[in-house]
Amino acid sequence: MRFKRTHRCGELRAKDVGREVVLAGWVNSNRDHGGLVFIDLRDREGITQIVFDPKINAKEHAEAAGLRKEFVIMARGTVISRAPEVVNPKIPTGEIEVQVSEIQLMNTSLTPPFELDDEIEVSEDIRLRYRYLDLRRLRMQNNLRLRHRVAKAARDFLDAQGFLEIETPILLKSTPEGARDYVVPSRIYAGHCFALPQSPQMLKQLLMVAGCDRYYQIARCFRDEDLRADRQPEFTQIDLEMAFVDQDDVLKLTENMMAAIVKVARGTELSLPLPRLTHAEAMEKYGSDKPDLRFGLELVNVTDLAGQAEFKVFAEVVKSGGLVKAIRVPGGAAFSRMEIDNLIAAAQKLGAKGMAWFKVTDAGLESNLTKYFTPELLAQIQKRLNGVTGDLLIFIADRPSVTNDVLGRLRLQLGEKLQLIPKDQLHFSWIVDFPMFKYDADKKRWDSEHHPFTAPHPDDIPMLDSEPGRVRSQSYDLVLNGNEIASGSVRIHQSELQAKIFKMIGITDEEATEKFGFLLEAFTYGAPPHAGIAPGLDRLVMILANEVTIRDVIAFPKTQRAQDPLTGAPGCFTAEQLEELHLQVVAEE
RNA sequence: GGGGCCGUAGCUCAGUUGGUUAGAGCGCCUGCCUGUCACGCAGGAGGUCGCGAGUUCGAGCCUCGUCGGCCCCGCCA
Repeated sequence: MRFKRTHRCGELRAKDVGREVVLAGWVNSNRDHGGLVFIDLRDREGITQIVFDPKINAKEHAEAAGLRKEFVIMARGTVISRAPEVVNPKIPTGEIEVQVSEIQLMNTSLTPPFELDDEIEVSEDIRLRYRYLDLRRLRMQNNLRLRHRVAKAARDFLDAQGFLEIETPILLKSTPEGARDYVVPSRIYAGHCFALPQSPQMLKQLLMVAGCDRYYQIARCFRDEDLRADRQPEFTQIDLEMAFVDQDDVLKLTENMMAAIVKVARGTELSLPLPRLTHAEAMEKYGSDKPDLRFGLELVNVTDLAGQAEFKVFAEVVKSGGLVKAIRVPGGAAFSRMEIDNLIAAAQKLGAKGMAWFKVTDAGLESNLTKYFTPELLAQIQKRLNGVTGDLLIFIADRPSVTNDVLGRLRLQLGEKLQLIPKDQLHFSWIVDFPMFKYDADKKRWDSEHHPFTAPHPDDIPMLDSEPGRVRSQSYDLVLNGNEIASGSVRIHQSELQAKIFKMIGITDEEATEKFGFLLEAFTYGAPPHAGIAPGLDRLVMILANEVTIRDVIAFPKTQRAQDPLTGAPGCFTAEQLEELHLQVVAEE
């Protein structure tokens, strides 16, 4: 290289006028006026206009005319101020430009398959196939930078709190339960495989037994399950674990870390402590264990009133132990018949049999169902829901789980439809006191709601045998704008209790010994009480970046079918590779 | 495994009831242009309408299948 870069393209200002500088970057655009040639030179830090004047340097001017988009050049020149009428207020460097005396073409470029400097949305498969071009775009550069700053804020915070960053293996042993594993066959041991970690859960618990006291890791996790906008086969957690703490300590620490992250990402202060809801409260008011609290539209239980109506649907649901809940939709009385029908169709698609509704008018509640209700009952329902003229009241009656789920999802759809969601707001909240177990109807046994190392709530231990469904666990989720962005728990640190929990969820002694005997054994050598949490970095950054998919905050993500269009992964193995790994491919039907 | 939306020029899209030669904007190429910054002006090139069958005198448009992308359900301790 003939030149040494002296400045970045976002750096020069009016105070630099007169300096001799060298810039390097990509040609963002070339405006050839026949006489003057203007090139916007772009690098990671911004754009600087460089200008070629034939009167000053005819040779460089002629060469500049041939520079195409995405050519890579270095340019030496002098910073000059622009006349007031040609200042570009849209860019930070707009008061100056660089009068070029010499350029060097470092590389040419084909015309990119899509425009990089445009706001046009480009289809995602093309972006992913040329991800190295996609990432040149300002939006993606900003996302990568934000991700870096969030990760650094987490590291700085945890370091200051006495945490050690410790790496754990990627090649692990498969454990039962949980998600499907990504698997790496062993060459040395025929028929044996490593599993990639779904999370470093057991390893961080071993680190607690090892006396590390406070551990964290920006940990890659792998789960071979179907993808979503917020789910990739490999994703990243800010995984942490602490010894000699209780749930409250973990919550407080995590809140402070989130405050540090928000400060760095948004420059705003997060008001602490964050609100806490019990799982039961969240289900009752929002029908979800990850409620979006940026808007109201709370669910209201009207089972007792519904049970008094002549309306068969309600009566039968109530009689069979079901749940009738309602949402007051402000202004919803203005919905057209078709809009209401669409709501009903949405409810049915979500699993409800139907949806009842009333419009609130000056004369009281109106709908085709009022004949089944006494005027007093209608008045009580309106009062319970605080219905005022112009509202629409919608009702779902079903098994409790269906009622909550459907109405919770309708709530989100209505929040969106009525534009009740302040998009730039960050609303964090804790969900605590999750149930310890969920009943698996297929396997006819209890299963862990969180994971099998989660400690039960001390008050509920006596109910473990008698009423497992009522046992709460010491687990907690952090929810941000309706997304689960962290999940954790106080762990069991006594092997007797751990063994009991395993037994309850159908893991036999043999299995327990075979699959994680090492952990149980470790607990017999002085395991300290410990607890932890693992915020999902991708989701957190996604929300902070106002993106709707984590793919936009991951440099090289996979498509929904878990492929990488850029590298072509996953690929076939050669016969030699397969043989070495003791593998045979069974042809698909 | 299931439901939905989409696939037309390099990109983003339009394309009427099935009817002659499939269009626009941007990009690209050529020429002109000394203050542009979404430069401008003139001209030009560029199409396996995802793919394969079928219906039809005739298919970008209808039917079936298939491939791919996205969203969702299941799944994700």
